[in-house]
Amino acid sequence: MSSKITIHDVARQSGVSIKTVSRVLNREPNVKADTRDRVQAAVAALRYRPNISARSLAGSKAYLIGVFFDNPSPGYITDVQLGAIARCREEGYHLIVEPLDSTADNVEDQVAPMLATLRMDGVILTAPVCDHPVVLAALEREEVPYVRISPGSDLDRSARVGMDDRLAAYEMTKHLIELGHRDIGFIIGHPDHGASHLRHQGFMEAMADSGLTVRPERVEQGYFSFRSGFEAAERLLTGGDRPTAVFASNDDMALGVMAVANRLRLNVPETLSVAGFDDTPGAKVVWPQLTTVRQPIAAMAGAAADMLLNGVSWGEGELPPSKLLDFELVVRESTGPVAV
Amino acid sequence: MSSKITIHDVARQSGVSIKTVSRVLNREPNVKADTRDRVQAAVAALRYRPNISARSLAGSKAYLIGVFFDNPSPGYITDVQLGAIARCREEGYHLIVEPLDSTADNVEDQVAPMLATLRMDGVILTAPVCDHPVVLAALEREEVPYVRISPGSDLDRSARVGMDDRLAAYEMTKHLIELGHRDIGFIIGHPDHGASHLRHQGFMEAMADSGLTVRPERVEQGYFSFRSGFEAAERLLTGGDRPTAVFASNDDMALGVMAVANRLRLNVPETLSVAGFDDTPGAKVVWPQLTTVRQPIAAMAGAAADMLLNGVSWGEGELPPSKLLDFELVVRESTGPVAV
DNA sequence: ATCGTAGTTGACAGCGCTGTCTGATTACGT
DNA sequence: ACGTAATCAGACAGCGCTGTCAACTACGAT
Repeated sequence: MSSKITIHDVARQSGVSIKTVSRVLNREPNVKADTRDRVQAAVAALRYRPNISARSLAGSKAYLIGVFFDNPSPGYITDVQLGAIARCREEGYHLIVEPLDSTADNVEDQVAPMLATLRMDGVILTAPVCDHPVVLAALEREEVPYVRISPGSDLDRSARVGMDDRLAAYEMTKHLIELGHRDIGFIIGHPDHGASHLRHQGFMEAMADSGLTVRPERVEQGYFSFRSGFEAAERLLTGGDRPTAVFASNDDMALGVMAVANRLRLNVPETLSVAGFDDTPGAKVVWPQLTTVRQPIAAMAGAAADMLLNGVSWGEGELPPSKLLDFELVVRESTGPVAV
Repeated sequence: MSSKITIHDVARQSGVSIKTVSRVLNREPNVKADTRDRVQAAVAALRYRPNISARSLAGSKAYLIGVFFDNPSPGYITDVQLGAIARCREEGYHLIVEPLDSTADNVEDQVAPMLATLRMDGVILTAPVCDHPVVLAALEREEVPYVRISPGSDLDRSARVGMDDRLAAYEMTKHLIELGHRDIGFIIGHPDHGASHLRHQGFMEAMADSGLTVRPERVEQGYFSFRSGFEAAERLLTGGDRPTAVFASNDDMALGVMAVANRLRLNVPETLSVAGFDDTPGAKVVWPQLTTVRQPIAAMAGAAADMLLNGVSWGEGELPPSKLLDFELVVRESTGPVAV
């Protein structure tokens, strides 16, 4: 029944017009402190909550932020949602989640109707949809602001948040080198994720900077999945000639490497060091626990939401805003000194 | 710009009134086939999409389904979202996700404003919020229909979907008994989750039905987290006297058990069998892979969405609808015959 | 031809807000 | 005292739809 309370009730109760109530609600200027207090008291007394549909129909805001993703790592997408919600709720915004099938050929049909009906105030995109040209084009056509998290291509096309994937991979590689490793295997991430390339690049540069050469057969293509990591590790680790460490581009694949090591009775980290990337919950769930890179996922999503809520925009000829957050090397038990 | 197209444009283009367009859109009866076709052609030609705010302001539907959760296992909540979305999208509905902090003392303030502003058509609740009295009361007061997934208490208070947790635990226990285990440890799940009790119960009944007694020190309290499973397993497995198998009430805890076994150099499954529950992605990510129970999480969420979309309701004195879906015992490598 | 009935369509009034514009009040300089 | 500008408040018109109700059509039964 409290559902029936409208702005008119509040106006009557506080003896002002509905417009003034609206002003107070929206923190508009030019309301006397005294009037504002009366209205706020009435709002509290009646437990009035503005109807979001009416607001967005009449005004220019929908109070809705979208999160688009595809085939996510569950831990990743949950963190994104939590991080975004935290900011949105303060401002009375809500989160619409929309999984997309970005490999389907009807991506346009998945996105366009949704944008037109919902008229969201902004959208947060995660990989791989943040690099999907059709999605970006649809967003732009419908003039819906969006922020990409860790995009891989076309970096200056929109606002974005992320971290320095290249540097993080560089530092992880350096960590392994400092432990004495000279022969390190690397598993590349999914080719559709922009970060994959950057992490690979960081690895290669760290090796080169240390005067180490990377044999081509030490680099395997993976797809960010446990299975792909497992299979890559099988290729990397069977046969007498194997690296002393493997750096996988994400934790799921690193877990696959650990499984193969277990199966081959290679002790981690004594015989083989394993490093991952992301610090997913799974990283702490293996024994030994995984050395990895912590991505501030929730913080990145929060920053993205922030940009959207504050009306991200940039001038003609200017670069769109971008924000890089700090990562953290998390050294646990899966990496150790190379056996002598 | 396609954003500007309204129902009036469609009406003009097809030479009918906006009301008739509305009828076609909502599949209302009593529209001549010929007229319907003309309207549909115009809709397609103009790429018209009804504005959801206007619809919900004018009508009784909001085209919004909520998902409330707290402190979720990421895999679980992602599955719920995916399962619910799949059904919602067919009907033009969207998903609002709202994480709740059910341990805070302002639960009412988290829920009530949201319900009043959004006026969702229905809400899907997962554990533990599905058993939170304040949340349920708020939903009922605001007259928002809701369906609970695997509630633990007050079963006939609302529509619900779930699976037979008791039976699943019963069968898993029987599986262990058939492998020759007589001395089985059990780790109870989080006390706030209704399923915890049922799984515990199924375990106890299976043991009793097989004429086996359960020593009190073989049953440990856990909280569904890896850490709690780890700690419970330490108590269960250190000291000379230990069970030959451990059945944990969920996979995360089972993973904790595996980690302890690894650390204690107990071979799984030769020396110790480990069973989990849920079949989370993590179950396949350990070596050996976990024997567990597959919950049809996405299907349960889909069924819940279905009920909401079809207007779940029940008569006075009738029991609310409930739907139990089938589980599946997934026997992998972490359970084996007891050592002789 | 008349009536009844079901089928089909449209006019119109809101839903609960915000944006715009106009009017009333106050503050302050001369 | 008055004028002018700033400040504050309200009237009112929609936003784009759906619900209600009235009207009109077609057609078989009387």
